[in-house]
Amino acid sequence: MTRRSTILEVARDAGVSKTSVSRYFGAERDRLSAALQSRIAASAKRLGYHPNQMARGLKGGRSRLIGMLVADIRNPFSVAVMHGVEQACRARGFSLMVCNTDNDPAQERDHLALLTAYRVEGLVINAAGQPSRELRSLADQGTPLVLLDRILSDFEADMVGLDNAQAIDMALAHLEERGYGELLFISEPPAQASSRQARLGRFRQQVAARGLAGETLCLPLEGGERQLDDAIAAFLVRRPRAPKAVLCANGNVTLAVTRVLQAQEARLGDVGLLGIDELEWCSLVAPGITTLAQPTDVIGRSAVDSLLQRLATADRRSPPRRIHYQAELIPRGSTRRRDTP
Amino acid sequence: MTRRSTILEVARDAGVSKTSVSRYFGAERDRLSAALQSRIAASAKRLGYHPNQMARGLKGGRSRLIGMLVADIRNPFSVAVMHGVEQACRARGFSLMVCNTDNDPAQERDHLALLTAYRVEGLVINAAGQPSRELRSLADQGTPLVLLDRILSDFEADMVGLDNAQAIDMALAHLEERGYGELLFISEPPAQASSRQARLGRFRQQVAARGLAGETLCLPLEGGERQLDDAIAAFLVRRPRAPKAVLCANGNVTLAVTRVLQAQEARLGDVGLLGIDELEWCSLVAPGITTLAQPTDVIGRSAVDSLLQRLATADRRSPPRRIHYQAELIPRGSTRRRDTP
DNA sequence: TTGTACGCGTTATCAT
DNA sequence: ATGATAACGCGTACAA
Repeated sequence: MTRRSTILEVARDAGVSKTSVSRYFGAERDRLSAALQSRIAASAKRLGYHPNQMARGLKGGRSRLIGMLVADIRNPFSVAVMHGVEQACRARGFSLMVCNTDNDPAQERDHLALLTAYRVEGLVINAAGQPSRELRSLADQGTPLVLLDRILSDFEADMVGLDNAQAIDMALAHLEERGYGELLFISEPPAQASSRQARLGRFRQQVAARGLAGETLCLPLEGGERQLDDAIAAFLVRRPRAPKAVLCANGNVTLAVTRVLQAQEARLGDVGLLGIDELEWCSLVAPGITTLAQPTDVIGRSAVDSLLQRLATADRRSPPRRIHYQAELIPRGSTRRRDTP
Repeated sequence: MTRRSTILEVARDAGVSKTSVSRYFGAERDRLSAALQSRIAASAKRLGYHPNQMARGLKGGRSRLIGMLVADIRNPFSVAVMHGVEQACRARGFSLMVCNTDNDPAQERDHLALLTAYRVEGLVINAAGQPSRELRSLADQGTPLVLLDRILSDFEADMVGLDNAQAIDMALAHLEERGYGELLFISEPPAQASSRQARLGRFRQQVAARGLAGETLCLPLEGGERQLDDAIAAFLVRRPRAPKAVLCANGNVTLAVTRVLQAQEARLGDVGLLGIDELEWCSLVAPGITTLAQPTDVIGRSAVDSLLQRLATADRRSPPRRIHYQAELIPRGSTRRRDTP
């Protein structure tokens, strides 16, 4: 059990000064003579030396840490974005501290305090509705922030996410083209997240604009199963004016709705189903569920880019940028009607 | 943009010494008079002071950081375990640094170096086959390690995972009871992970012991699609001696196999399907896919417990503990035959 | 090209 | 009960 060695020990072992060792592991390796370099390399290797990032951070004020706040780590969308975030961080020489809040404001505050304590240099945030005091404080201290998939009321920050209007338009165009005319849009409660509001609002507006019959249903997925079941049953039973379709505001909704439709033995396609968020199993549920895929990896990388750009240019306070990416439609059987061949 | 304040500023503002402020935020708050406490609290709050964890770590050698290495962050099983790990960390006052290696040994080494640099106090590892030099070095320096779901050859460390033998036995018993007698076990290449070897070996042994017809197929999921397709087709076409069933060694395999079975228009149940790892969509693919669920949350928490126990008792070097949890069978339609009512 | 000396923010030790 | 001071490991002026 070798104790962890310090820069001083390496210096002694190599017969050089701390400074030289520091330079060797820092950005000034070139300034060292070849002789010194190899001696230091040898000693460091033999002693298993690794610079202490804590000490580095202390000294330079640079933790090389990016923090990420995730509302629900078990949501595949979040994980996919996180994958992109992590890649981008690594590529740019940063490490990532991921915190899952389980949609709990208290956990969110705790985690923010922690990330503050570790002096993260930037923050990628996908979390609950209202900006906490901790968050404001972080922003106030000049820590670059990026909001994922949602904006916060009364809080200025960069954000990157989906072009919700385009996504809804694309969904409606597809459903219309496939002959569905009576639509039900189902979402989790929109109060929490701006993107939910955006999708909901656009749906209402465009359904009217296109002269379709459309209604909306907002309810919590946990605890609202019964209500969801009843609502869908009522929707399906009603005397049809046109073929019916359900539009799901995100992947969780798609999952819950698919469960209900199967329980009610509805035939996908005869009743249309289109979900926002592509999930690995959507192609498996016969005859395949049509989805709108988000470019998750790009979103994640873009978030980090945004962050690091603010960091590099020391540009806080310029007006927030909002980046919206286009969804991609993946047509499958759940939006192909069989009753009218 | 308020600059981040330090302990010294708080001390000055409150008219006390650094030491007292340090005590207030540390474990010795009681030793301070009520008067001092309230003055410090007020100043700290007004200045938005948070102790710098970097400095703390540097001074005390305690980073309060746990590292986690994940082979594939997009694997739901990994995420589920990670959820448990994170909960346990938080509950015990630690933060978690998660690193995804995408099954790439190079990334694994990089990440280990990073985690070393941040002086993580413990490491939860779910990663590729051979222990890298970095890993050995970490272990050698006394950092507690826990292996998740796999042991490493020629490398002693605690581990927590599934009781693979029990899982396979349970699967075979279920399939046998349901009348399947000709089995195909499909796994990703076992060289990478010990748990794959354990499942594979147990399958071979028990199939023989029970007098069943069993064969095995090992292949990489990416790039091996064609081969998988052919192998399953051959298995299905063969003249049956008994009802056939496929046993999938993990969730990824289940996904791939389900795709193939659907493409070949096999009726689930008529050809049995049982997968290790419960996934949210397994109940959705008609008539439901029978699975063996791992207690992911418990596994994650248990891993952290194991770590922290080593830490607390400063007990490195006592023989490695191995903790195995039982799988739970979730029977669904994919293992219910319809041809013999 | 290489080394000396100081400070980053904190906690631990020793006084008072 | 409180404070002064010395480390912790490192980077960086500055000096040589």
